[in-house]
Amino acid sequence: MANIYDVGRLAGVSRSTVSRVLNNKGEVDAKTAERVWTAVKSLNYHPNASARALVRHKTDMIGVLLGDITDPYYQKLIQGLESVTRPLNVGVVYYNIYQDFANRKTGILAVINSGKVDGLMIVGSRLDERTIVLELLDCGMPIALVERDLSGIKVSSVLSDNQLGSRLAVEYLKGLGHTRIGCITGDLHWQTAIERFAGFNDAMARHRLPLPESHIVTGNGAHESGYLGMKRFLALTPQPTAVFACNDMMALGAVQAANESGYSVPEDISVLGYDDLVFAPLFYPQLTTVRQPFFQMGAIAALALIDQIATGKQAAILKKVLPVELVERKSCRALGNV
Amino acid sequence: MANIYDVGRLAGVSRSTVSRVLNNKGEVDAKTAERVWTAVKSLNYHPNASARALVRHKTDMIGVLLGDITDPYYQKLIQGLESVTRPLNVGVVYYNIYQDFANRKTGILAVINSGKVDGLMIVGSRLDERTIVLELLDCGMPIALVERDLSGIKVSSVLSDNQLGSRLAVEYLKGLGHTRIGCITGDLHWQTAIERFAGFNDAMARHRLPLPESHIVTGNGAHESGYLGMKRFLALTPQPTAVFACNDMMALGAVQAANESGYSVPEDISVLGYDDLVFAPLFYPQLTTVRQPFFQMGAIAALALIDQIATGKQAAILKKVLPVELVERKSCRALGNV
DNA sequence: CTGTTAGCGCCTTCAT
DNA sequence: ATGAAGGCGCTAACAG
Repeated sequence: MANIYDVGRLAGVSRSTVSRVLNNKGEVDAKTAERVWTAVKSLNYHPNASARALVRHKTDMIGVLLGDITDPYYQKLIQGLESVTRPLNVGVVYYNIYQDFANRKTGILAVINSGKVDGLMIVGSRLDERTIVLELLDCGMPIALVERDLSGIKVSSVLSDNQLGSRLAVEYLKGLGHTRIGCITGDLHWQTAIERFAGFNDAMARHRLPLPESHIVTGNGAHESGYLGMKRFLALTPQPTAVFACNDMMALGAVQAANESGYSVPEDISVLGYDDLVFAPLFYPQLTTVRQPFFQMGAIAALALIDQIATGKQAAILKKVLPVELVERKSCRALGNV
Repeated sequence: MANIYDVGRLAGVSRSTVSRVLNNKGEVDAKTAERVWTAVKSLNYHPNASARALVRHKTDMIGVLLGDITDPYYQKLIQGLESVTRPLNVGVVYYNIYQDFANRKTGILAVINSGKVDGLMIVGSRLDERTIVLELLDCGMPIALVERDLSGIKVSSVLSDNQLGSRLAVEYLKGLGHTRIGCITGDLHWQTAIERFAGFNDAMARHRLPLPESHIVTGNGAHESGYLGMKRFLALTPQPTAVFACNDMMALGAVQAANESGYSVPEDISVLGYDDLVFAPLFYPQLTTVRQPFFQMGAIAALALIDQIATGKQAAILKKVLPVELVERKSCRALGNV
C-alpha cells in the first residue's frame, strides 16, 4: 500500500506538495500538480483514513442511533440521509439501540469519545430517555435529533407534524361518512405516539365525533398489538366502521385480524395507517395511510448535522417540523350505501 | 478529550504503562494497573480510534457490500452478522451498491485502500460482476462472500442450498395434490435465482410433473414482477393450481394480483414463496415459504471474515452451504375436494 | 515491572 | 511555488 511519501518520490516532490494537490490547498504549479496526479494514479494511492483523521481531528463519519436498522420504519429515512452523505463522501455507522438505550449508553459514549464519528444523529428515543440524550449532548459532539424534541434545549431536531397527521386521518374518515372510529395507539412512551394520539383526540372532539373509551386501544406499535386491537373492536356492538392504527405495522395486524375473523377490508371495516412504509402499497388491500416525509427528514437531519460539524460544535440550532399528507389507497371505503 | 498522556500523568506512570494495562499486554503491577484504571475512569478516557488504527494497521471495522441496506431481504442477515460483530467490538459499515456495482467500484476500492475497513463481506452480486469481485479480491483484503460462489477461486463463501429449497417447494405442493404448478423466477443474472430455477425444473422433472412453457414466467425479484406473473397464470386455461414464486416479494405481488382479479389465496390458488422474510407471517394470508437461514449465514460469514482478519490475509478458505426448510403457513391448500 | 524511543501516514505552519 | 520539520495519539520494541 503506497503512502504519501512514495507518491512524492515518484513525482519528484516533497510530501507537503503531494498533500497540497490532494487537498486543493495552497498554490501549486499546474505542471507539478499533474506529475503528482499521475504518480497517485500509477501507484493507486489512497490517503490513509486513520492517519488523516488523526491529524485532522475529523473522521468524515457520522453515527446514527436508531432502534434497529432492519426495521422497515427506517427505510426511507436512511435513504434520505444517505442521499446527502454519499455525495459528500461522509460515511455512516449505524448503532442499533434495540430499545435498550440505557444499557448501551457506555458503548455509545465510547464510540463518541474515541473519535470514531464526527457527529451523531439520534432517531427517536423514549421520553424517559431524556437524560441520556442530554448526557450525549454534553459530550460536546454535534448532534441532530429526529422525531424527538428536547424542550428548552438547544439542539437541532427535525420532526413531522403528528398532530396534523391524525387530524387528516380523522377528517378523511369523517369525509367518507364514518362516525364510529376506533384508534389503536402506539407506545405512549414515545413522543411520536403521544402526539398522534393527542391529534386524534383533538380532531375527534373538534368534529364532535363520539369517542367512547372502548374505541381506544393502547397498542405498542407492533404488528401483534394491531391484531389484538382489531379483535377488540370486532367484539364490540356496534363495531367501529373504521379503525385508525397509529402506524402501518399495526394497521397490517388489524387487517389480518379482520380477515381471520371473516371480515374484509375495506368492505366491512376500513383501516387507516400511519407512516406509509415502503410495503404499504404492496399489501392487499393497499394501505391508505398518512405519509411521513421520512426521506426528507433523514436528509434534512443529515444536512443539519454535517453543517454543525463543519461550522463548529453544536452551533446551528434548528427545529424543523415537516408537514405530512394522507395517501389514499384501498383500505378505506365510503360509507353510505350500507 | 483526555489522551493517554493525561492518564499517565494522573496515574504517575508513563504512557507505555497505560497502554499496557489498557491492552492487557505484558506484566503490570496490580497496584499500578489499578491506579491507571482509576485515572482512566476519572478522566473518562477512551483511546483515540484513529491513532490506534494508524499504528496497529487495523481499524476493527468491517465493510459490508450489499444492494440496499433498507431491503427487507437483508434484515435477518444483518442481525446475524451483528450478533457476532457486536460482542467482538468490531464496527460495521454498510455500502449500498444499488445494483450498480461497476460504477461504484472506484468508491469501494478507495474505501478498501484507504484502510477504513479490515475486511469486506460481499452479499450477492450478479454473475457478470465476477471480474469486479476478483479485482476486490486482488487487493489482498480479507473477503467473505455470501450467496455467491466463485468457482475455482480461493475465497470464503457461505450459501444456502437453493436447489434443495426448490425441491422442497415442489414436493410440498405435490404432496398437497397440485400438479399444475407455475413458477415465477427471479432475475436470472443472479446465482441464487439460477439455482432456484434449476432446482425447480429438476424437481418437476423428477416427479414427472408437467411443465409447459406457459407455466414459467421469468421475473426479476421485484413485487411487480410477481404481480405480472400471476396475471399471466390467471389468464391461462386451465390455470395452474399453485404458483411457486422464487422470492417472498414476488409472492406478495402474486397474492395481490390474485386478490385483485377476484381470486383468493389459498382457496382458489396456492402461492408459495421463498426467503421467509420477516413480514412473511405478517401478511394475509400468512405466507408459506422456503426459509433461508439468513441469520446463520450472516453470522457464519462474519465469523469467517473476522477469522481471516485475525489470522492473516485471505488465509481461511471455506465454502459452507446451509440447508433450508419449508415453513408451512396459510398460503397453500390441499387439493382434492375441489 | 516500567520508562524511553521511534515511528504509523498525514497535514500544516514556517521558511525559503 | 515548494521543502523542512513538528506533531496528531497511540503502540511496540528495547533498555533498564
